[in-house]
Amino acid sequence: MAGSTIYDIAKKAGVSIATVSRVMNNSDGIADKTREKVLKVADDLGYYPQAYAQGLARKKKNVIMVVVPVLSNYFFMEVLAGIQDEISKYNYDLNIFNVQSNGDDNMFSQVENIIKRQWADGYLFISTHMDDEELKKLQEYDIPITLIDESYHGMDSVLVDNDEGVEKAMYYFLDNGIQRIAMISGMKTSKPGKKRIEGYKNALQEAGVAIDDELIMMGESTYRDGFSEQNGYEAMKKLLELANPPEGCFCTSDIQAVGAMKAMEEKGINIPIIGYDDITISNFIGLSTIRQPMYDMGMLGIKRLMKRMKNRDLKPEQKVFTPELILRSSTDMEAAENG
Amino acid sequence: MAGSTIYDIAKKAGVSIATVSRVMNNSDGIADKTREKVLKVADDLGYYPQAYAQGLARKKKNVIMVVVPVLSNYFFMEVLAGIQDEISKYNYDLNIFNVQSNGDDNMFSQVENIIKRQWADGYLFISTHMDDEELKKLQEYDIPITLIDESYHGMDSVLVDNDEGVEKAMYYFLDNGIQRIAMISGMKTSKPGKKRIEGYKNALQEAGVAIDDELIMMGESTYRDGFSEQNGYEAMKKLLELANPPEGCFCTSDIQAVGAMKAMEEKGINIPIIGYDDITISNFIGLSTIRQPMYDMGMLGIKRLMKRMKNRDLKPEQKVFTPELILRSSTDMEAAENG
DNA sequence: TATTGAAATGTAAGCCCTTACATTGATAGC
DNA sequence: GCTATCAATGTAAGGGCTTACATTTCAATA
Repeated sequence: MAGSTIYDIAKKAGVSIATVSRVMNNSDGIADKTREKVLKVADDLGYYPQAYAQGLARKKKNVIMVVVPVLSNYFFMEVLAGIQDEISKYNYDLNIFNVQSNGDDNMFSQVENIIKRQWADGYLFISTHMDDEELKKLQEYDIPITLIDESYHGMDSVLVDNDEGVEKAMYYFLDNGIQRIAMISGMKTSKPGKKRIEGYKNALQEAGVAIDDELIMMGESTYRDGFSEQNGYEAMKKLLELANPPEGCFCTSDIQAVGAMKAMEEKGINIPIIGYDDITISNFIGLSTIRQPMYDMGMLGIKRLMKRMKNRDLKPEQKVFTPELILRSSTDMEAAENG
Repeated sequence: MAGSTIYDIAKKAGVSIATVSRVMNNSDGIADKTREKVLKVADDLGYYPQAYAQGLARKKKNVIMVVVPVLSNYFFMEVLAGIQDEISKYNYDLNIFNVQSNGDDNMFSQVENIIKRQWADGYLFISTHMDDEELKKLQEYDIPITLIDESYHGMDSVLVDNDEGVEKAMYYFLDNGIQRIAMISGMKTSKPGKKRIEGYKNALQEAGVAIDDELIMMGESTYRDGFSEQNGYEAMKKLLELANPPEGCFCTSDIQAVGAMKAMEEKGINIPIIGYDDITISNFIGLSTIRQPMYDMGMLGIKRLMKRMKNRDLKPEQKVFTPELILRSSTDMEAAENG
């Protein structure tokens, strides 16, 4: 049933393979009768051109590949929703490729191999956090790439100003007279982890508040670089056991904040908390957060990539979104005081 | 830089293309010196075999394709985590293909095309909810397929006994003297939506409790077939405005339950609620739920598929997981009474 | 009726690999 | 020194498609 080729169709329809190919590709210059005859036979035999043969013959695959280190995470999921909705407007297939990030070096070589193997016509790299040297190498391949959640001059990038996000959270606390602010961070070895810790320290320094390293906390759980509910839960537990506990808490992800909130509830202590991302659920559990326009990032990523595929000579553009502080009940100060 | 072929390598290394191919494929019968020389040249020229050419020449792609209608949903995400972890043990690439489910018929033809185009060596269909006739057609293609979250005799399937899940939730309420049980459902047009409503009615009937249709509720929001926080929120709001509101509530997904819980909180009313799925977050917000072993389902799906790809003659197996009732604070009866 | 040109179709090379089979060259056994 | 053997390498035929170019067909024109 499956497995018939262009030759089978040609034979059965009494035409040449070129004609079959033309019919399948909707080229013109084919008599209506011929077209119908071929389509009929193709349908009967369940024929549809093989992707690999087609990709080889044209030098085009009609495929966009999204490359991500961690598939199952909320940030990615929401970005993906944007990608998905946008790409459906074009005649491209979407493939998602998951690079395993065990050992960073290893990951870059995976990325390089994907490119060398020429899986797709264009690539979207999401949160791969490659360093500049690596990105430069990628750039030299001279293929359509758009970066999401990271940036490199000379490549199209779509991202959020992370520092500003951290700052906004921190200043909210500071402006409300809270100076002893904890930070629940992902693994310090992860690139975004480091960046946000930097931002945290900078904000405090600017405000002239002393930095207390014991307030920069993370849980034991290293699953997904610490960006998990469990990690946030553990971190908050430790924070609340401190001799001098914090008066406010900033989390590097909403998902950690969810865990942290549970820890607070268990202890019956309630300090204002701000997350990061604004995943859909946050609105429903009253979590204040720094909103990243994840859906839009995905959407724009595809748009940019498509543009570049059309015109390879475009000047690379960096789209930097401004993160937004969204206040909900988790930073409700009176509630906190009563807590 | 990229774009060099086996011919370039052969020429530069002073060997035939067959030798290059053998080196790249690690075949034996190649002199060490030759191997090294070729590898050196390949590395210099940044060569790596093109996936499409390779796929065409062998008749094997070394690719597993996961086919899903909705990428960005929690259930899928967790299943995916299991898939991802398991597949990393094999030397296969993972591709995810997103079929748009606008108009059911359309979706099946997309699925058929994927298969005809021979993208992969094996396929995992997740929650595609095809009907038996369609599945039968797929079966006739005689290629390795494993179904996740649906079943068809004659195909490997991994799923959860849905009816039992619904029953467990219902009997928990009934056993605790709660008879007026609402159900927050996804869109009634969706296949799993229908099934769960049936289960709900059956359970009530068995227990001899009259069915009140106004207790089967869904929100206005049709995004993702109603499996969203917003939908649950709207549904619960309507339920609480009923002249005779429910004393307990069963949701067809945790994500809807999250929304429903918010609605309750806003109204200051607190009735016991049970969700469905047990997504990670549920544990942290105290949501009682029916656990589906999503991660395991993904893992097992890959395992089965791999087995079948090795041996095409295996008898198809159906793995039916038993769902489990997980009790957390959302069904805490005293709290509810006091609420 | 012969000629022309456009429309429809066919032929064959090429896309980049893999692999069966053929060839080469060296070593071992006599 | 000569043949049998085997390891190492090469040759060439695909795999299933696209597409430039060549050919055929046939209606329109002179």
